[in-house]
Formats: sequence, C-alpha cells, structure tokens
Amino acid sequence: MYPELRTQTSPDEREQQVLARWKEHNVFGRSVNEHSSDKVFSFYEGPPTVNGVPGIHHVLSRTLKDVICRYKTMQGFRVERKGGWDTHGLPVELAIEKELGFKHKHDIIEYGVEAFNKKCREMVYANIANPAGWRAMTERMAYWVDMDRPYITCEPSYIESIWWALKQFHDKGLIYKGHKIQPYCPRCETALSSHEVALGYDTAKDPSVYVKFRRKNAAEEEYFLAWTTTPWTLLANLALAVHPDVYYVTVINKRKDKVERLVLAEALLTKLEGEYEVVSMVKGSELEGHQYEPLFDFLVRDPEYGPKLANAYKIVNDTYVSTEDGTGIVHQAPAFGEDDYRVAQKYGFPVIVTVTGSGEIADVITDYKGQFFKDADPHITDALKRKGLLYRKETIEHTYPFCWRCDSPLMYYARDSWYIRVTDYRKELYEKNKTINWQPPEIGEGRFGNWLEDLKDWGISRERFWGTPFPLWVSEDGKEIKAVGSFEDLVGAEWLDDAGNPTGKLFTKEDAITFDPHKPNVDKLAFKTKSGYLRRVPDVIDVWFDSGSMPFAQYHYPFENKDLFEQAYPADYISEGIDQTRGWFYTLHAINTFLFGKPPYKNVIVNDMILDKNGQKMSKSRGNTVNPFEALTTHGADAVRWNFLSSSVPWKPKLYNADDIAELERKFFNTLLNTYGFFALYANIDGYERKAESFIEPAKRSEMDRWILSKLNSLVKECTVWMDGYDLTRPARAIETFVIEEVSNWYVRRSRRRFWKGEMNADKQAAYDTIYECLLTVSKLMAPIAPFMSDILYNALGAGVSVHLAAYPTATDSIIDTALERRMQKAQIISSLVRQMRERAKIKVRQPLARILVPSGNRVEIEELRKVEDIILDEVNVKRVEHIEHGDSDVIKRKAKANYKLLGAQLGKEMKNVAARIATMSDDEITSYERQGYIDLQITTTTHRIERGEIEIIAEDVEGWLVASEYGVTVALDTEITEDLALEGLGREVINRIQNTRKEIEHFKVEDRIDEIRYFTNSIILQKALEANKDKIKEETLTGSVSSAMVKFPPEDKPNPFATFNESKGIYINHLFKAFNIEDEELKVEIIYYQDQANKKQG
RNA sequence: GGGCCUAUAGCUCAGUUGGUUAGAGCGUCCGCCUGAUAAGCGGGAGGUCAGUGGUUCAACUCCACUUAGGCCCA
Repeated sequence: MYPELRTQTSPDEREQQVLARWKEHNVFGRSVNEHSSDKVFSFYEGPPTVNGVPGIHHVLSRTLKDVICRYKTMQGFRVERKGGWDTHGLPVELAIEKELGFKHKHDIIEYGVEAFNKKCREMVYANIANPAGWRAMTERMAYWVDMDRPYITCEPSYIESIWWALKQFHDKGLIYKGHKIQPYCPRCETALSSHEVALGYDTAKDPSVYVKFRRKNAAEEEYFLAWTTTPWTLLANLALAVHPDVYYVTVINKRKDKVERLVLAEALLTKLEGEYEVVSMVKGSELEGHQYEPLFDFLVRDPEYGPKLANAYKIVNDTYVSTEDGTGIVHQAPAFGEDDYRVAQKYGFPVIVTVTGSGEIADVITDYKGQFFKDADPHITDALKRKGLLYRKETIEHTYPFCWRCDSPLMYYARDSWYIRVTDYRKELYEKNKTINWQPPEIGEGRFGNWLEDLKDWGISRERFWGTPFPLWVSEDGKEIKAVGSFEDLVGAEWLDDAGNPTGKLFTKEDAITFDPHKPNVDKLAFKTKSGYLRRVPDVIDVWFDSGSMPFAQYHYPFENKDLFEQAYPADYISEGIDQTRGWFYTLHAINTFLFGKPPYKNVIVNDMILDKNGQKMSKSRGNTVNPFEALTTHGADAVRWNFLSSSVPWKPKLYNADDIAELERKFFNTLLNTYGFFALYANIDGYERKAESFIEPAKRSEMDRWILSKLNSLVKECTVWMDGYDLTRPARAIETFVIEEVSNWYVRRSRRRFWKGEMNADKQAAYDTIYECLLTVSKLMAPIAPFMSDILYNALGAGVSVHLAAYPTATDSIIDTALERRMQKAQIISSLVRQMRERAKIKVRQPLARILVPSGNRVEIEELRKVEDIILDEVNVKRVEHIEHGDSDVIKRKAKANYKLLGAQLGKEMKNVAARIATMSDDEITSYERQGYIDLQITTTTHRIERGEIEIIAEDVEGWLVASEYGVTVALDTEITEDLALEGLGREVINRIQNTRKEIEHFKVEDRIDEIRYFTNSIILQKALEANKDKIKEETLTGSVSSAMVKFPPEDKPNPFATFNESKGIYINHLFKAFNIEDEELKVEIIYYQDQANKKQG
C-alpha cells in the first residue's frame, strides 16, 4: 500500500517525524560512514561565534553548505562535516564584562584574570550546550554537521596547533613588532574592533580649521593651506601630504585687510574667502620635498625627539589624498591616522605619540600637558590664531565614532603591536587565489583579489585576556625572542610566582600533558638565559587567527592525525557570507597557503545579505528581523531552504518574503504531494507494485510516457552539470518547473484516463512505471535541497529507509529524445492556440468540434505532428486534424520572413533592404522558392540569391477559418457544431454534472459504482442527448444503468438523500435526487447506489 | 576617493554565443477546465529593458559615460 500523505499535519509536524526517523536509523552517520575514504569530498565548516544568536541569514549559508555536502554524498563521496565553535575574543569577554557590570579594562585586572577567564570558559561551554541556540537551529533546518565532536578553538590541543603555526611564521622571520593605528577608547584603555566602532558612530560637532604652514626657502612669504577637524593632532604634525597627480596652485588671496600667498589644490579654490588670483600651477609630484616651518616647537626642542626630526616637516606624496573636501593638502600626524602612519613608514618619519594611553596630552607638549585631548582643541586653535597661522575656523557637524560602552570620543592611536609580514608572500596569495573557483567569480577576482593585491601586514596581537596566548617569550631588551611551538617546548621553563619572581620550579613533561595555556597560567612561565629571563609577550592573538587555523588545528595537527589532515586538505568546498571576504576567507588563505603551499579551499560559494521584503536591511531597531525558528516551524525547513535557492542566486541581496514561501508550499510542494496522491490512489486500487518482471521497457511505452521520461532524463543531466558547477539556483528552478508544468499539468492531466479505466494491462502498467519513475527520481534530485519532503516521498514509494542513503540519479542518454520533446512542445502550442480560438468563438472545451487544420512546411513536419495528434485532439476535444502542406492549398496565406541570423552574417549592410523585400514576397514567389530551393531577388541593381533555410515561410491565415498563430505555428479551427456534435456536447455536460455529484457524496470513493440513474426532462434535445450518449455516460460515471422514468423530484415524504435497508442482500440502497440546469433546460436525476453495512456505519 | 554588484510589467525574477511579437509567477478584471490538486488554462490591462552616447545590417544583450541603490574598503 502507498500511504496517504495529504493529511492535515502541518509542515512542522511532518518534518519532526522525519527528524525522529533520521535519529532512529542514524541516517546522517550512515550517509557518511557507508562511503569509503578512498573517495573523499572535503568540507570545512566555518565556526560560528559561540555566544552569537543565529539569524535567518545563517539558515541561508547553512543551506548552501548542506546542499553541496548532501549532493556529493549522493554522488558517492565520503563527506565528513566536523562542526566547530569560535570561542575566544571580545564577544565572550564583553558578555562577561556586562554580566559583572564592568566598565573599564582595569576592572578585569582587579577582578583577577584567572577568575575572569574561568567565567569566559564556563560561558563558552554553556553556550555550546544551549538547547535553544545554534544546535537547535542547525538540527531543525536539517543542516547535517557533526556537532557531537566539534573543534573548539579554546581547547588546549587547538591552541597548541596554533602555536605550532605561529612558530613557523616566526622561524621564517615573518613576525615582527611594530605600531598599529587602532580605534582606541581612552577611557576604557582598549582598542576597539572595527565591528565595535561601527556600533558607535554618532553625529558630532567638531572644529573645522584651515591652517597655514609657512613654506621654507621661498622667495616670498608663502603658506601651504591644510585642513583638519582634529586640531589636537596638529601637535604631532610631521609632514603635509599632496596627491602626486593633482594640480596645485599658488594664489594671491585678498580678504578683508589681508593679502597673502597660499598653496592649495586647484579643484578646491572655492574654499578660499575673498578674492584670489592664480599665480602659478604645479603637479603635486613637483611639490614633494619642499620644506615648511613646524607650527609648534615642542618636539623640535625636546632632547629625545628633536634629533629624529631632521627629515620631517616637508611635503610628501600619496595617492590617498582626496580633493573631495579640505584643501587637497593633508596634515600628517603619524601616530593618529592609519594613512598618516603608512606614509610615515614610507618616508621614514618617526611616530611620535603626543597623547597618553588615557587620553591626556603628553608631557612633551609642555603647554598643554595633562589636558584631555579633545579639551585641548580650542586652546590649540587660539594659539595658532595668535601666531597668525589660522586661516579660517568653523564648526562642522559630521559622524564620528564614539565608544559604544562609555560614549567617549575614540581616537585613532598608535599602539605597539605584533605583525605577521603577509606582504612578504602577497604575490603568492594573489596568484594562488586565481586557482580557487569562486561563485560568483567577480568576488574572487574583484573584492578578494583587490584586497590581496594591496594587502597590508596583519596585526595579530591584542591586549586582552580571553584568547589564544601569543607564544613569544622576549628578553627585557627585546633582542632575544623565543617562539614556543608546542607545550613540550615549554619543558625546562621556570615557574614564576604571582609577583613574577622565579620560583626555581621547572615545567615538566607531565605539566605539558595537562597544561591549560590560557592567561594568566602561561604568563607564569619564563625562560632563563645568560642575561636574565625571557618573559612572555602578554598579548593574546586575533581570534581570526584561531578560525583561520581550523584546517590543521581541528585535528591537532601536526601532533597527531596527520593522515586525517592530509586527506582533508585542501577543502573541496566552503561557503560563508560575503562579510567573510576579509574575515575567514582571508585568514584561511593567508595562514594555510603560507604553511602548506597551496590554498586551503578549491570552491567557494559566497552569499549576500538577507533583506526584509521591502529591501530594507534587517535590524533589531527596525523590528523587521525574522526569527529563524519561527520561519522554520511555520513553513517547514524545506520551503525556506528551497525559497532561498530558487528565488535568486545566493550572491545577490535576497528579499525575505513569507508570502513567497507560502506560495512555494502551495504550488510546488502541494503539487508534488498531489501528484503522488494521484498515483497512490490508483496504484492502491490496482495493486500496482514496481516489479522487475512486469516492468515495461521505456522504448515500448507510449509517446506520452517516453516524452516525460525524456524530459526527466534531460532534467537529471542538467541538474548534475549545474550542481557540479556549484549552481544551486538553476536545479531548484528546473525541478520546480518539471514537477508543476511537465508532470502535473501535462503528463498527469493528459494521462488520467489511462489510470482510471479498465483492468491492468501493458499500457496501464507502463503508465504506473512511468509516473513511479518520475516521482522516485524527483525525490532523489530534490533530496539535497529539500531533505524532508524528498525523504517522505522516497519512503512512501517504498524505496528504502532514506533517500539520503541513495545515489544521485544518472541520466540515460538513449532515453533523451529531443525530436520527441520538440513535437510535444508543438502539441502544447497547438492546444493552447485551439483554446484561444474557442475562447474567441465562445465555444466551451466540453463541446466537441469536428476538426482543426494545421498547415506544415513539409511532409517530415506532418509526420512528426501525426505522432502527437491524439494527444492534441484529446486535450482540445476535437475529432480530427487535417494536415496540409502550405503549397498544396489555395486557402492558406503565407508570409515570408528573413532568417536574420543566417542572412545578416553574409549580407551586412544590404540586410535591411533584403529583409524588406522578403517580407513582400508574393505567394507565387514563395511557391517558386519552395520548389526550386532558392530564389533570386532583385534589390535596386543587385540580384541576391537566397538559398533554402534563409527564409522562413509561415502560414499566417487560412481563408474562411478561425485562425490563431504563435511561435511560428498556425492552427485553423472548424467552429461548425453539427447536431451530432451538439448532442455529444450535451452528453458531456451530463457526465460532468454526475461526476460533480459523485464527489459530493460522502464516503464515495472514486472506484465506487452507481447502480442506477433515472432521469426526467421535458427537453426533447436533452432526451435525445441522453439516449445517444447512454453508454458513454455509464462508462464514464461507473454506472450500471441509465433510464428515463417518471419520478417525482424530490420525493415529498422523504429526506434527500434517503436510504432503505434490504435485508436479504444486507445492503443499504441510497437514493439521491438532483436537478441540473444544462443549456437552460432542466434535468432531474435520481441516483441510486448501494452501500454495505460496514460502509454505511462509517457514514 | 577606490573596488565590486544591481537597475527588465505595480511586486519578485527569467532572458543562452547580439538576430526581429522581451517572458514567467504574484496581484487585478473577464471567461474556461477539473474523476489528484489550496491547483490549472485562455484573454484583458500593465514595458522608453534607469539615462546618454558609441560599435554593428541588427543592442535588453557588447563598450564608454551619467544617474540611483547596495556591499566592502578608505
């Protein structure tokens, strides 16, 4: 028995049952383990931040991961999917700080780093176990990934692998200490990540000052004009930057009582007040090296800094200088701007920090020392004004970053930091990226490629607490550095006490086994050398280094599992959001390509954001976020997954629209269920089973069967090609179309009669085999995308435990028949045209008509069409088709049209004229062309010979007939309704009414019989129609007898319907009375059917 | 300022290597069909294929620029 699937259960209940079954049969485990490790498809899971909240966009990226992994599994690969957790870093630290009510970094130190990190660890493991979080979402959406044995970035073994990697970098001389300009909160005394900075942007009123820098060695008094919104940085000014390709002018500027010579970008002359006259113009590159006098002399005077400044206070060139705002001359304070810093490195300027870590002006600036940096702004401006170096001062409102925790204005601030010199192998990263298959390619070439092209060194140290400790031990003078590459490397190091003093106790091999390297534990180890002790650099490393190390660290490589690592490296496939371009995609590439010489992944699918249905970004404040659990339970995971893939390609921003998902449920999933339901209904009646011995060879099946099988095999072929190319959208759309259009709306619609008529015979068997084949293959094709529905279908068809243990279908080329597909398409076009004409003529499809006329170009076309003739006739309810060759009939009017593609190539400019001439070809000319196979057309003075195939002949009209044409196909319809046809039409009306009535009767199954129909009507024509179609009516409505009778309708003394019990037969005899209106005539019917007691009781 | 992407019907999207009636779904109005269907079919209304220029016999398609929007970087 094929079970009924269209029960009232919700998608959620339906899918929960499947989840339970998977669990019971360990389907995921089997789907991996039943494939040998000879054929491995390697997948890397990007670790989610452990205390993050899963959102709807994660459902998208996890769908992309899952679909490919399931597909490759079905293709016979062993696809292990080790889950992972990103557990270190600020997200966790901040959550704990919030819990403890901390405001400052020193709160953590006072609280105790050991206790703090203990709390971090507890939160990490609590989140991993959290039943309402990631794990629940992942399971509910059927993303198959091994979450029972995940890699966890804070585990000692994971950290040890990272240490190994960092030592490799160090051994190659790629780790160095430098400055890094970071967004920095002076109150919290910590650098902020870019993500945090983005949280804190707000509008601020800041001074906007134009400052004059006096040019040295100039014939006349002359000033460079620069602009800034941060006067406090002027104290650290060391240079002025101009763009080498921008033109700069010297002007004589007159305003109020002043006249002065100024230099600025030509494009920004509008910034000047008063009148000006341009005296000269040069390119920025020519200004390079010109010197100017410092605004203040604090630094020059200083015994420490002074000597380093010989090279400073001059014009430098850099292309980052813009002419958007300001003056085109940018003041440079290397300690307080990323570009400034970079330019300083380029020109060899020192980095002088004039503000302390807590935001106060440093002692070296004797006049302002101790002032909060922002508070110093007005004082500095006043000083400049007194010195006559202030050109103009205004206040502007712009967006500026503030600390999202304490609201202090942030500063960009140079800090000591450790770097990996990725620039050393930038070229290799750039070149090897080209071997990665990016989907879409433009992200690989563009966004990622450009990023690699102007890569900067990677600052990897962080002055925080909960993270992978940086494994460098350094002597006091910084000259001796020891990189530790394993816990064993620590053997022999000396334990320090809490105050940092050596205890004489050494780190042993046993210590290495149980060692937890987290702070502060690791800071209590020091190495004794000749000169003293090497102590650990107290920093932790960037969490992105953690996740980028997962290819080897997840296996604790190289300390164990060498084989596992090598088998899995590089990954065949990864997939994440576009935000990971500079995140995980990059760190994976940068770390692993260095370590292993080849990129860590071969194929990537990148997905873009999910927007709400109006195209708005989702955010909590807008209140338009979508709860993934809610989406998954209301629509079912299948519908959500399918919609994500089919609505648009993953790498375009996607609009989330619940209505679209609901429509998909109705149109696709319900149609599929109904198609199955139709099959199951009749298969159960006929006791059909798929058996090898009764299987009908596809080649011996009907035109219709061979057609759908051809389409099916074409679909399999296409889907395989697309899936292999990491295109998931096309398969989803194609499967949808196949199920809705080809199977349901054409194959089943046109084949229904075969299922419900008569006994089991070869044709019926073929029909069952065919639809079974379609359903089973579709269940496999859709399994990667809709893992639930496909499995339900697969199970219902009795095909096995789970579709996810089955092989992906392969196409049989011999079954694909393109000629058949073409002629069926033509049959569909003709059917559509006939329905169009019926609409115009106001003749219902139920009314049979005598004939249609189809003009064809030649015999071959006619022969092709003959093969699908019956299908057309049945579909449009017409008795016969008349085929005519164009040339053989006078009634057909033809039109000639140029084949642009063919002719255009050879004719070139003449094309227009020739095409126009062809369009006016007479009927005689067309006939002549068809007979000879060519025609000579004269256009002005030249004659063009047009060969066969270069003109298309289309039958456009048939005189005296109703005609319609589309896609080059023309059909004429005979609209005459003879008396016989009219009677037959009425007969079909009667059948229709009775069929509708059958459906109204409770508990009346499609195969149940009506025993007797009695009818009464005053209409002569209806009487005639009933007489003429009696047999047909009996046959179609499964009725024993049909007879005319004088009955009262409805009987006054009885309910309608009523039943009598026949004791001798033990059955109920039911009487149902109905009156129908057919063509304005009344027909009264008494329908009599028997039901046995058992059936009746049900009612 | 730089890079990438996008712009086709009221909405969501197709549109193959340039080739001559630019399509589908949703929505809307009229009609039809239905013995699996919460479906389906036919018709009506709705398009300056964002704009300008270029290449070409021919441009939604290729090129350049412009405009608008998005993302990333600065």
